[in-house]
Amino acid sequence: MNIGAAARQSGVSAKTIRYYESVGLIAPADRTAGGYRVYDRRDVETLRFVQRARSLGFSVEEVGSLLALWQDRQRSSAEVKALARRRVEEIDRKIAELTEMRATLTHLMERCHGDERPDCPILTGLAGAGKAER
Amino acid sequence: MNIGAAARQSGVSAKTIRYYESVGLIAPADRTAGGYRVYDRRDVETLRFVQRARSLGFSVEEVGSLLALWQDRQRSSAEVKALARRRVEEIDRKIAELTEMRATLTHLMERCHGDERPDCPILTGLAGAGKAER
DNA sequence: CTTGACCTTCCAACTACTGGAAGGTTGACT
DNA sequence: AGTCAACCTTCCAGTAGTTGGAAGGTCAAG
Repeated sequence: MNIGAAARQSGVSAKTIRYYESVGLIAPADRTAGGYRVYDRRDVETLRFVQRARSLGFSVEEVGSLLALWQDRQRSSAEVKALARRRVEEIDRKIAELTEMRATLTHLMERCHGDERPDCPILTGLAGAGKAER
Repeated sequence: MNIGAAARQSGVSAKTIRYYESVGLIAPADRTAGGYRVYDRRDVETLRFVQRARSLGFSVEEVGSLLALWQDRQRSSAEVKALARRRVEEIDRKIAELTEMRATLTHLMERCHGDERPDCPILTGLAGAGKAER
């Protein structure tokens, strides 16, 4: 199958498949006489694996490790679990950061009338860091 | 004061101040005879405002709007509040996304021994999307 | 043999910086 | 005056992960 079909079946765009190939995440595809890339069911499976790992927030480099681990029948599950654990920790950090941002923002918003008056504690809060002068 | 001092006082690196100037977020600084950029207390205040807005996750473009609103004594607080509200919604979306990622990942991890055995549900889960075969 | 869908490569843009090279300015100390 | 470090300048390139678009080649149907 051509790249377009592989894209449709894997959920990875053709552009992105070429990109993954160019950065070495996936092996270069075979080519037809005319130069078209050719994919089979296994390739689509790999692409799907990549797509899912990416959607879970693993970086392209981490997906590379995961892929190597996936294709290595000898690997220990400990390595994979460690990678996943690191990812979860990172997610927790991001969630904490976003939660704090959210709290600050809603705190500022609560004090803002949100009407025609120019007075706005959000702006003074941003200017003076919390001690919304008034 | 020079750019280095402004950087220290505002918490925005000299590199980043130049970048902000280059993309038009802040006005071009005055220069000394020797070509050095010169900043005063007001500039540092502006930089701090930018820094805080950025740390709350506003994009540089949004900070531009916020800055314009901040400097406009006529603006209505409604505009500012709308901007903040959009930001909170975005944060909520991101938190939801991360929370889902986290759940999927921990679900997969729970089933993984994490030892020397090659058997790893995390990988089969990534390969087959959830229905971790076995 | 033409048409249109699909494919190819390559270059550029996006976000928000950051690093580094090559070179100019300043101010203090000798 | 000379010199040195610390500072500043501009410009180019790279980061992550695509995406968009241009220019052109391939393929299958009609």
